[in-house]
Amino acid sequence: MARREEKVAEIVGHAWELARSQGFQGLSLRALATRVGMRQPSLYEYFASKDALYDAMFADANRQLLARLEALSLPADPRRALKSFFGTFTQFALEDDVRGQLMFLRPIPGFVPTPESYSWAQDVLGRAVDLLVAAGVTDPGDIDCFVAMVAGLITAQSSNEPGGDRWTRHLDRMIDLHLDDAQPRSTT
Amino acid sequence: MARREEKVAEIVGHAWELARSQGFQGLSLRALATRVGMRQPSLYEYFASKDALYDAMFADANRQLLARLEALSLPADPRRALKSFFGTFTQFALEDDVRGQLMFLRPIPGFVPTPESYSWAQDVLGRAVDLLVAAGVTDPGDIDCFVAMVAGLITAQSSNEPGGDRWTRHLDRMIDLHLDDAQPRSTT
DNA sequence: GTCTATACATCGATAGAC
DNA sequence: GTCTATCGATGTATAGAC
Repeated sequence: MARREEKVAEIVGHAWELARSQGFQGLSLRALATRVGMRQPSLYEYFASKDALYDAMFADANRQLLARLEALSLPADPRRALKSFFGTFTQFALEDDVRGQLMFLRPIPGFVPTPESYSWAQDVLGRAVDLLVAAGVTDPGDIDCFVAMVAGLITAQSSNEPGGDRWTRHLDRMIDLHLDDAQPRSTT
Repeated sequence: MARREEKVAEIVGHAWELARSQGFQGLSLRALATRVGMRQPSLYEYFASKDALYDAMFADANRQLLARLEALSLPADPRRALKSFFGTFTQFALEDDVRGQLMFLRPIPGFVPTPESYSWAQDVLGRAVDLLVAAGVTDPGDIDCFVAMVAGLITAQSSNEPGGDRWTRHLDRMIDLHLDDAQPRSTT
C-alpha cells in the first residue's frame, strides 16, 4: 500500500513550503501539522522525530538534484559536459535558498543526515568526479580544489546577492582555469 | 570609568567559551549568566537583548582578526604578501569553529550584525582588496572570484575535515593560479 | 547594579481515549 | 490513525524589592 508514502511525500512538500516562507527556524511541527491539515501529534505517525523529518527533506532534495542531473544529455566533449553539469548543479543550488542550505550547509544545529540519506549526496559527487576524471582532472587535490571552487561561488552568490549572477557568471571561466591547470600534470 | 567595559569584555569572553563547548544553540542567557557568576536578568544591565550580545561577539571576532592581520609584517613582493595575508586569514578562520561560523556564515537565525559591527568586517575586506590591486588583480570580477575561492577552501576544510589541511594546503597554489590568470588582462 | 520572582511564548514529545 | 490533553523543558524579557 502506497497510501503511507503518498502522505509522507505530501508532508515533506508542505515542510518545504513552510521552510521557504519561514526559514528552518519557523518549521515547527505545529505549524507544519496545521498546514497539512492535521494535529501536531499526528505527525509522529509518519516521522519518529523532528530529525527524521529533516532527514526525509535532505534525502528528497538530493534525489531531486540527482534526477535533474540525470535528465541532462551531456555533450561528448568532457569540458563542455562539465560546464553543463555544474551549471545545472549551480542553478539547482541557488533556485531554492533553504533547499540549498540544507544540502550544502548545516542550517539546523545538531542535525546530521543518516547514512542512507547521505548516500544520495555521495551519488551526486560520484558523478561529478567521473566527469572530472574524464576531463583529465585525476589528482585528488585538484578535484578537491575544483569542488571547493564551485561551492565557493555558490555560497558567495547565495549569501551576498541571492538571485543575481555576480559570482556565478564566472563559473565557466573558473572551470576552464581549473581544467587548464590540472591538464599538464595529468597528461604527463 | 572602564569598569563597565571590562565587565562587558568578560561576559563576551565567557560567551565565546560557552559557544565553543555547546555551539551557538547552547548559548543561553541562563547558562551564560551562571558561568559569569550572576543571575540571568542581570545580563540585561550590559546587553539590551540577546542580539546585542551576538553583535558584540561579531564585532569582537572581527577586531581580533584585524589585529592579527595588522600584526603581520608583510613582504614587499605583492604575491608573497597576499599569501601571507590570506594564509593568516585562513588560519584564523579555522582555528576557532564557532568564531569562524559567526564571522562568515549565518549560524544564528535572524541575527544580522549592526552596521557598526559590520564595518570591522568591511575593513578587513578593504585591506584584502588593496593587496589584490597591488598584485595586479584590479578587475572586480577577478577579485570576487579570488575571495570566493578562499572562502570555498575554508568552508570545505571546516565542514569536511576540521583541523586538517586537505583543502587549505592548496591555498598558495590557488593564489598563484588566480594571480597568473588575472595578470595578463590587467597589464594589457 | 544585582537580586527574586515570574510572565509569556514556543517547542518536541508522550499518554491514552476513540 | 487521529484526536485531546498535557508534560517538561527552554527560551527571552520584565517588574519590582533591596
